[in-house]
Amino acid sequence: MNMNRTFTIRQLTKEFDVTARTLRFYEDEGLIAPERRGQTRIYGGRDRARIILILRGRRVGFSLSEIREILDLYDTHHDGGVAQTLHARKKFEEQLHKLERQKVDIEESLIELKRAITTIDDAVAKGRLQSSALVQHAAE
Amino acid sequence: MNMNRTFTIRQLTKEFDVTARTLRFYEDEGLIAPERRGQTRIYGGRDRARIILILRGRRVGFSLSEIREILDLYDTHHDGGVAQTLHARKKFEEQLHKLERQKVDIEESLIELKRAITTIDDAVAKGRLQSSALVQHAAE
DNA sequence: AATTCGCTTGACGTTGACGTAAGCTGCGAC
DNA sequence: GTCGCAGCTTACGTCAACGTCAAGCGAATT
Repeated sequence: MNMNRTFTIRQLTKEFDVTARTLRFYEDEGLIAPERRGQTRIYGGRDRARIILILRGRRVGFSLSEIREILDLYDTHHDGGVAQTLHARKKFEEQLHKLERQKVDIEESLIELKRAITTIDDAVAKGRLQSSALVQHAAE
Repeated sequence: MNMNRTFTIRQLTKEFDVTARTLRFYEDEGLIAPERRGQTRIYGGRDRARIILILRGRRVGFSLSEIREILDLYDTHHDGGVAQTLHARKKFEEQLHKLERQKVDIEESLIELKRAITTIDDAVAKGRLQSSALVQHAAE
């Protein structure tokens, strides 16, 4: 697509709901590397793609150093040597297993939460809660 | 089951691979409340169950205050009043949605990781990597 | 020309989740 | 008795991930 579009820092902060401070921090940490027009940062499609990965990584609980590792892997397993590539493969698998573990955790949590909710709903259905209370709650 | 079994702090640190400091910290934060025999903490089945929830919450990226909230909900929707119970239901649903979003994130990440790995494997299959390198890697 | 606006670079502050070190208390083994 | 654990408390230290000023620059508006 339009991989050579560019973005200002403000556009990206609004699109992804992060502060400018955060994006500059990620740059300091070497996670992204926008170009400059004079002094102003000018983000490319590649930067944007990396930000998406960073934020998703954050949401699933990865630390920034873990995220940096993954981003580096995407970079180096193309242009790196043989050893680099095989090392990357190993690291990718590690991340894979970690995420699968997390997926199990989440599914267990989901089951428990659903059970808790139906427990409450059953109590409601059995009339242990007056309708007046329900109405009051619905109107909040 | 044997819900009235008791545990020492050491047993739990080994079972769950956390430090004693961590368990005491969780107690300070009001997440668990072991009894005392003299000065020594003596954990019950309820505490153990809570620790399991705490650690799972941690792994899926919840903060301790979020975890505390959930634990409190499990407590209060039983013995609390009507308003408490309905409030609990709402909170449970919020957690539910958050986790479902996370599950989507994880599944997307899994797809990308698998794609990255097969990309590497394809390169290997096409002979771009010498077998000597493969052997060397396998022997590490 | 002066103000405003958006962006910039330091540099120090903050919060969460513990780590760590010091010093105390039983308590079973020797 | 005393040695060595295991556990306890108190309190300061640390690290990550930003937040929050402070002070300045460049272009555009008034």
